[in-house]
Amino acid sequence: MTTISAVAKAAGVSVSTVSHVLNKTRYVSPEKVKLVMDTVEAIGYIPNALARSLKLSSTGTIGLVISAISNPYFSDIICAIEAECSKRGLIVFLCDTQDDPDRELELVQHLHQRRVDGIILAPSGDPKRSLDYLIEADLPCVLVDRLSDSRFDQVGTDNVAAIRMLVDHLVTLHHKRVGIILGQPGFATTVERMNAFRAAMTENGIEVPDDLISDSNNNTADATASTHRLLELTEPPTAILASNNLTMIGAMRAIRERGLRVPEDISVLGIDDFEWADYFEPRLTLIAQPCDEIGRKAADLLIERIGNKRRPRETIRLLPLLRVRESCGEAA
Amino acid sequence: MTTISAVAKAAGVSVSTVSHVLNKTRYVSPEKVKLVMDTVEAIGYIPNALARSLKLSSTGTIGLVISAISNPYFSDIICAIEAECSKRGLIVFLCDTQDDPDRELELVQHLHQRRVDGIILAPSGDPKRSLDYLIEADLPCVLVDRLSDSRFDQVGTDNVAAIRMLVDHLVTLHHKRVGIILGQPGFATTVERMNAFRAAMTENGIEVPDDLISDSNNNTADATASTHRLLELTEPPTAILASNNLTMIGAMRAIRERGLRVPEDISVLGIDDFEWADYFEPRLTLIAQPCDEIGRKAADLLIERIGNKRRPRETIRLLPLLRVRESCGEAA
DNA sequence: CATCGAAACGTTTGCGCAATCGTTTTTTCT
DNA sequence: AGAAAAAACGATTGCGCAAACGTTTCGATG
Repeated sequence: MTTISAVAKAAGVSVSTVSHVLNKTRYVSPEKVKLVMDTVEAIGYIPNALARSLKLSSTGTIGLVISAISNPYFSDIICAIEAECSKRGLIVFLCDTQDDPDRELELVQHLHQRRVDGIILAPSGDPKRSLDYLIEADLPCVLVDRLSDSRFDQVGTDNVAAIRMLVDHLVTLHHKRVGIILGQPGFATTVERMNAFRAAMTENGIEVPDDLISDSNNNTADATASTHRLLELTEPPTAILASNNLTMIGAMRAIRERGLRVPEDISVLGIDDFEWADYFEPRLTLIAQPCDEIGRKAADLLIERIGNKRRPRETIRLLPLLRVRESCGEAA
Repeated sequence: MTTISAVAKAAGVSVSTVSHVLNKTRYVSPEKVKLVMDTVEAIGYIPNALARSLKLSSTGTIGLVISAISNPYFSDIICAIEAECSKRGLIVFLCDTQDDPDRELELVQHLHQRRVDGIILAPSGDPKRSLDYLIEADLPCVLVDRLSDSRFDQVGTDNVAAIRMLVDHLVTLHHKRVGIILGQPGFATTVERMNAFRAAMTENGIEVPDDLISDSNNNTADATASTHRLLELTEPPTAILASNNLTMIGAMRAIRERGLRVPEDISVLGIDDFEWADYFEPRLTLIAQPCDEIGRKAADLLIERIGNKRRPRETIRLLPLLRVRESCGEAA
């Protein structure tokens, strides 16, 4: 592997001249600049970013720690973050915690060893140890999606607004018995959406019996079971609200298994838009989370914090969009 | 930031003892081991992986250069690669070329500067410069999805088999006029699938007129237009084969815009399975690519190659799965 | 034509670590 | 008891780089 001193020797100049030419950190005469550049080209020199980072104690890297990268919602966020970071000359370490708090802590520590400039974290269900570590290490960090700790910058969807949009839509269509299929246990989003649901229904003068609120669901299979349970009630709901994309898949499965038609027999709506939702039946009425903006804002905030560790914390709640399609009809 | 010599000083031992304790690279007496470990804990020492990598000239990182991470197909592959690498103690730099060859080259060079141990690349439409660079730099690399260069290890779907499965299915259902909506121009997969389609049809004694083969399509909008064109033919196809997930969305859009029913008015099938395909209408008959296995194999191969740069190249074609659902019916 | 200052470049250090080379202490064997 | 071998650890170097510090050269000025 060629080094800066190999270039210096070949060009007959000092290492500092080469360094300064490459980094444009001080004036060097045009002839020497050309000489150095030609030599770099000739011997195929590629700077060693490790040595550079060691010296500068800054790596130009950030860690992206996601609780489940297979989830399309996170894919969109990852995509936006990568794009934004790339634009700023940063490069991203991608890690998947699989929602395991132990793994999460390990990954955070690992990234710290690698001296990332900062971390964007979608916290697991029990992120306390990781978060404490990040604070302790004074490592710049912004939380996305599941906002649970005011010691950090945070970016996510305004879940209260999202649920309210859905409930308003339901109310407009005269639904009074609405079942909600909740997401994973422990997640801030799950709790937020449940509470927002209760609150929004109450605001509209509708009582929510406990049996219309499912248990939390770890996966689509759980969500299917939960949906079946709601549909078996003596007085079943006229509409089902799936609180994320996984639960929606699960709910649709249950509905299909029972041979129910949407929206004729039951209305369905939920959170997390799908790209194909316009072209397949039932055409789902969904909340589209602003993934792009979440990703961009998260990267922005992180870069700000890296630049100034003592700036005040920010929590940003972005407004989602309700895409009304056809899966939620008038209540019977 | 604490260093190894700070630990040494605090513990009253030499830096080499600390290093050897941490890396278990030579015998150290149990008392000193405990002393060192306690001190590490006490002062909160975190090894600097940059310095370590600089010394060892190996980083434990790989670059994952994908042409479009927003594509769910690639999401699945990314997920599998991350999982496999994580299992092996490697960490992944994720980059998106956005199918831009210039960007692709830049990213490859950037990763080289960062001294990644190797790269997994989903090549853009015109990857020559990047590939030449990788060869020149002697950087371990495996290609995924678009296999186009025998100088590298490669892993992808057996597209010939995939198309043959679809064509066999079509033939069984007596389709003779089948239109194909092709993917992006320049991609190896696009060419492979087109040729395989021609070959498989011919094998079945079916002639394929040129007007049933769409132009290549850069995005869903293009695919929609192409589908409209096929459907406007004086003798339109009885079935549409969408050669990937993007073109499928585009094709379904066109079909919906014309008010056609699937499969009653037209049959549809294609490549790239969707998680929700079982629960929405029309239930698409699709080829499921073995994304998991592709990701795992790619990581495997890369690790092998990193271990031994002179081992023979391998090209692995993995068999996909046909999921027969209901979108492809009997020909009229 | 000395002097001074700026222009242009070179020498060297230290970032944090692994590991080579070396030293000291203890044990073993005759 | 003395020598040799083994056990346990320490001093130092070099990985490749940025930049602080130092040196040389040369033109301008009084």
